[in-house]
Amino acid sequence: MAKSETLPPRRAETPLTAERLLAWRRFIEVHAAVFGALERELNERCSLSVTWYYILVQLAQAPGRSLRMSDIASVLLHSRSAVTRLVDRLSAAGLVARNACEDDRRGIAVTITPLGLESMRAAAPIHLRGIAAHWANHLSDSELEILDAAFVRILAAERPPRDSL
Amino acid sequence: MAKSETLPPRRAETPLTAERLLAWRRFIEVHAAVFGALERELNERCSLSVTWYYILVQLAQAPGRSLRMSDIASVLLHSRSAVTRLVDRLSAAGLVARNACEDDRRGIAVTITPLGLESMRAAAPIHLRGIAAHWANHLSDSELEILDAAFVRILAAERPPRDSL
DNA sequence: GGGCGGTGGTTGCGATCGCAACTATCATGC
DNA sequence: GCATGATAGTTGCGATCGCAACCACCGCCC
Repeated sequence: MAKSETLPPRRAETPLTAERLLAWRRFIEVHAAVFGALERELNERCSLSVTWYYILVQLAQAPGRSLRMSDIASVLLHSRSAVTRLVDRLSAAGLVARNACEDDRRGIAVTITPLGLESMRAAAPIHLRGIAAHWANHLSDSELEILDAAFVRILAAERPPRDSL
Repeated sequence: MAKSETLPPRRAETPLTAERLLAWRRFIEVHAAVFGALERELNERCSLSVTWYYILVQLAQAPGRSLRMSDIASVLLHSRSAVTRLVDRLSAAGLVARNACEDDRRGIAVTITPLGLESMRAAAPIHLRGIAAHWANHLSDSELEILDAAFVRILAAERPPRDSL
């Protein structure tokens, strides 16, 4: 931070070059563009947001087709309060149901309903195709490998504990 | 673009493998983790959101330190209504000011104030260092080159017209 | 030179988020 | 058993977004 007074500012621990900054900027733009496109597709064709879809997928894959609120929060990378409202809306739409937790009376077991399963299955091909069309199809196998390896490294540095799925 | 009508949809252009899907998932996670970290840093140390900071940067670089509302919207990748509220809050905080546009009475020229400039300058090193620490420093030059090239390609496909900065 | 489609900005509305405070329950230790 | 600290969820609050409807103004055309 405070540069030692005699040394030229040349080599601060941050040699963030213009190219590197620009690459970050582009990363943001790609995220916005691709995620936005996926969101719009799913909205228009399935009346589902990506977040809703993703919760449904997680529930469908979970043992007993059911997860605790906190589990959802950690998988979704959202706060617990966000999950509370999200599940409020999802259950109002009939896609999930809240059930008491047998072994922990504090807990809520969120279960996907048949309607939820149906919606998820209808949305899946659209969403997967969207990911391919807007993203994966633009990347070669080797690019994807490099990219994914880099992402794993960044995630490991950023989030020491978590690494699931 | 319009597919020739006689071809069967049989082998939709999408062999989205599990690895590719996982890479997309990781892309999302990296974005959330890194962007979240940058957001928290800037919030805590400068009382500025990344969006606010980014608007200030754009204004400071603009000729006359001023931009039209729509210009901000297109640079920010946000809707016009979002920009309206954003500028409401920014000007309530004294960081920008709305001025009439000389040559177009519909327009609003948003100008950065001295306080805005000061805030931006205080935030810049923190934000840039954050980008380096949480992101760029994890990537080698060659990785960044590959990654950026791929991003450019995706953006070009996704947004035919826009490509500035 | 008046009409008309297009652009610039705002506003109402509903969806979404995180933080902090709160309630209920669990788990542990004495 | 009961106090005490941790954990699970919810709720109040303020910030944020996009869409659609709206108003004002511009540019153009006849």
